[in-house]
Amino acid sequence: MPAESKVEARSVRPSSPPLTERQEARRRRILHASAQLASRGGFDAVQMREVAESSQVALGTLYRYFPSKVHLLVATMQDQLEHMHGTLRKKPPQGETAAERVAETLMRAFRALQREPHLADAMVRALTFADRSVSPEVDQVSRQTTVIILDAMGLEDPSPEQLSAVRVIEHTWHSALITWLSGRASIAQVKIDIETVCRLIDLTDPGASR
Amino acid sequence: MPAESKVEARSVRPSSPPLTERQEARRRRILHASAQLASRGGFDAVQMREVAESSQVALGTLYRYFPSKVHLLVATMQDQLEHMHGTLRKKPPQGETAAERVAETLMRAFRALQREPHLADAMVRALTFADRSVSPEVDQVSRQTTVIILDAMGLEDPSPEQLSAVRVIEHTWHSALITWLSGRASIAQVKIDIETVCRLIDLTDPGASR
DNA sequence: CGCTAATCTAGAACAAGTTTCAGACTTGAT
DNA sequence: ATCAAGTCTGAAACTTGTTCTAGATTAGCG
Repeated sequence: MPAESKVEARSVRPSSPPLTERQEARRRRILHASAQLASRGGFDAVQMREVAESSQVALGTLYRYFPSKVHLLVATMQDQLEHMHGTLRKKPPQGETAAERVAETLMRAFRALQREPHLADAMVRALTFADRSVSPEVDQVSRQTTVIILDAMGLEDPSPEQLSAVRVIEHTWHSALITWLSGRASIAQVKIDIETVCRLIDLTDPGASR
Repeated sequence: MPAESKVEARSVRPSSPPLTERQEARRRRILHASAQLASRGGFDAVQMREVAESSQVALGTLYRYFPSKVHLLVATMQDQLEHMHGTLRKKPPQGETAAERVAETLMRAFRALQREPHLADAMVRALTFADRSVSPEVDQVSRQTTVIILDAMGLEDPSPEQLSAVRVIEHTWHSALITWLSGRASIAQVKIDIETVCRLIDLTDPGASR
C-alpha cells in the first residue's frame, strides 16, 4: 500500500520501517547539508530553508524526515558520533589506568571537535536544548557515548558504581564542552576538568592496574 | 542630561549606572512576570510579548532591559539563586564530611527546583543555550553557584584541586538537571549522580573530617 | 519654569522555525 | 497497465523572537 514505504529516520537504528534507496539518499543529503552549514556558522547557520535547498528537498519533506531543527542536529550528531567511534576504535588509548585511557579518549574526541568548532557548537547546543520530544534520540547519543567510554575503560561488565562514574563523566563532558563553546572556559580548563572527573573511575574500581 | 539615567540591568551587581526608582520597579515587574510565565509552561511559555504585557512595559523597553529572551531568563535565574542562597544559608547542611554537606545542599536545591519544574526548565534551558553574548551573565550565575558549594564545604581557601572538583560538581549538577528536566533521568538517578560526583571532594581534600 | 537628552510607548516590520495545502509523482499490488 | 495510498514539491501562512520608527514622557539642569 505505501509508496516509498514509511519514513522515520534513524542512523544505527533502522528500527521501524526500512527506507527506499532514494529516501536513504535524501536522508543522507539532508544530514550532509546540515553538517556543512553547521561547520560554517554553528547552530544559527543551520537554517531549515537553506538545509532544504542545499539538499534538494522541499521544506515539507525535510520536516517529514526530521520533525524539528533540534531533531535534525541531534541526528547529525549521531552521525558524527559513529565516525568518531570508528576512528577511536582504530587506535585504542595507551594509558595505564582506566582513568587515563578514558581521559585520553575524551581529549582525543575534544581535539576532533576543536577542528570544527562551529559544528560542535551546533550539535552540542541542540543536544542540551532538546526538550522531551527529542528524548529518544538524545538518549541514543548518550548510549553511544557511554559505549565509547566503556570501550576506553576496557571493561566487560561494569559495576553499578562504575556506571555511575561514567554517567558523571558524561555530564562533565557535555557541560565542559558548553562552557568551552561559549567562551567561558579555556581548552586547558576543559582538559583539567576531564582529568579531574576521570579520577572517579579509579575511585570506583579498586581492582584497577596501578 | 539623561532622563532616568542609564539602564543596564543587574541584580546583585548594580555595577554600571544606578537605576531610577521607576526603572527598578519596571525591572522587578519584568522579572516577576518572567518567573510567573516560566512557572506555568517553562521556556516556551515565556513569550516576550506576554512578558511585556504582564509587566506593563512596551516590547521595546523590555528589550532595552534584557537584550534577549535568554538574557531575561538568565537574569531570572540570578534572581532566584539569590533567594536560594539566602534560604540555604539559614540552615547549614548537617553532614560530617564536606562531600556529604555539598551533596545535601545540592539535593536541597534540587528539591526546591522540583517544586517549580517549569521554572527550572526555563532557567536551565536558557542557561545552557546561552551563546557568547550572554557569557558575563552566565558566568555570574556560575560564580554564585560556586559560592554556594564552597559555603557548604565550609572552606576558607580552597586548593586548586578542590576548585577543580567544584567545577566538575557544577558541570554534573547542570547536566544532571537537564537530563531530569527532559525526562531522561529519574530523581533518584540525579541523586546518585550528585552523590557520586561529590566523592571527588574527599578525594581532593585529604584533611577532611571523617 | 523651560530645555534637552534620554527613555518609554504603540505598533509596524522583519527573520527564521514550523505548519498547511493542493497538486504532481512513486510505489507496490492487482 | 492500472489503481490506491503514501510521498514529494512549491508556495503561502502562521508564530514568536527581534528590530525599527515616530511621537509622547520624564529626568535633571540652568
